[in-house]
Amino acid sequence: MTRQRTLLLDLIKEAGGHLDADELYRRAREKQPRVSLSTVYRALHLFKKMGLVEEYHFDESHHHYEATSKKEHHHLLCLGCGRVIEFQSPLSRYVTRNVPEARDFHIVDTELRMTGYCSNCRKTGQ
Amino acid sequence: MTRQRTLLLDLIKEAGGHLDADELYRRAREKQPRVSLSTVYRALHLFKKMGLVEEYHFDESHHHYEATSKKEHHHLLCLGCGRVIEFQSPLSRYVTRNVPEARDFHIVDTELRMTGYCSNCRKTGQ
DNA sequence: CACTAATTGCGAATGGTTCTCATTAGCGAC
DNA sequence: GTCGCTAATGAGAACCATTCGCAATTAGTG
Ligand SMILES: [Mn+2]
Ligand SMILES: [Mn+2]
Ligand SMILES: [Zn+2]
Ligand SMILES: [Zn+2]
Repeated sequence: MTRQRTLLLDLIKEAGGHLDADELYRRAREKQPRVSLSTVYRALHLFKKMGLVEEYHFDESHHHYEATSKKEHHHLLCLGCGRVIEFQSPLSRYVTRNVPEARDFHIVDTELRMTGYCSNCRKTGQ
Repeated sequence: MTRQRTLLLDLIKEAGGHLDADELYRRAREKQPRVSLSTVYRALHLFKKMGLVEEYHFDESHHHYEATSKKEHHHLLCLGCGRVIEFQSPLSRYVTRNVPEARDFHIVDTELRMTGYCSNCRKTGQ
């Protein structure tokens, strides 16, 4: 455990939300101005492999990361305002129980991403 | 409708599976050697906007495309052999019915991606 | 055919991520 | 504490999928 990794993990945890690598890099430099972007990416890989952090693929060209939480959760992405709405749902259980093709598949990770328009954006005409 | 677009759409349809842009480009050049990669990308955007083609984000750095099919389907990705297993499941209905946060959200697209190990890979020790 | 707007091919640019390599920091054994 | 070894870091270059800019070509219309 290095100074840099400690800082980065703390920042991810306290952020709560969905950080991308560049935002994490920006926040890290405020505390340790010499930290490098390479270190950020290397730490993210490491944390992911250790199961401390999860990587999400939203509809953008970069990834998002968040600290692993205890319960399975998924995301609704609003195409209008860009808001990310989280919800919990035992989808992996639903699928293993109801989908024949998934019955003898050992599931490691489940990622559900739904895009559309939130209630706000629907009211104000998208 | 240009010569290039006709060819590209035909290739996507006859491929059946999950093409990436480069594979589509390679196949297109066999029929029309002067077609350019830009045209491939431009056509894919167009087809996506027209609803003829769907874009998938698997765990790789590039995207995959397939002709839009009538019924909602999702993917299991084997981390062992790379196989992509498709399955049908009315997940968007399940979510809109069971998830309060999704109730007043207008869903445009649903993408479920599960990774793990297929039965084959589990037998042969991953 | 001729005209016009849309599309193409090509190469260069972009942006997120990964790599290389010289320097530095962590850490167990003294 | 200091030494020695290994792993991690910073800086920049490289990478690769995708996008852009622009001049040349084409589709579609009259
Ligand atoms: Mn989340
Ligand atoms: Mn499919
Ligand atoms: Zn919204
Ligand atoms: Zn497999």
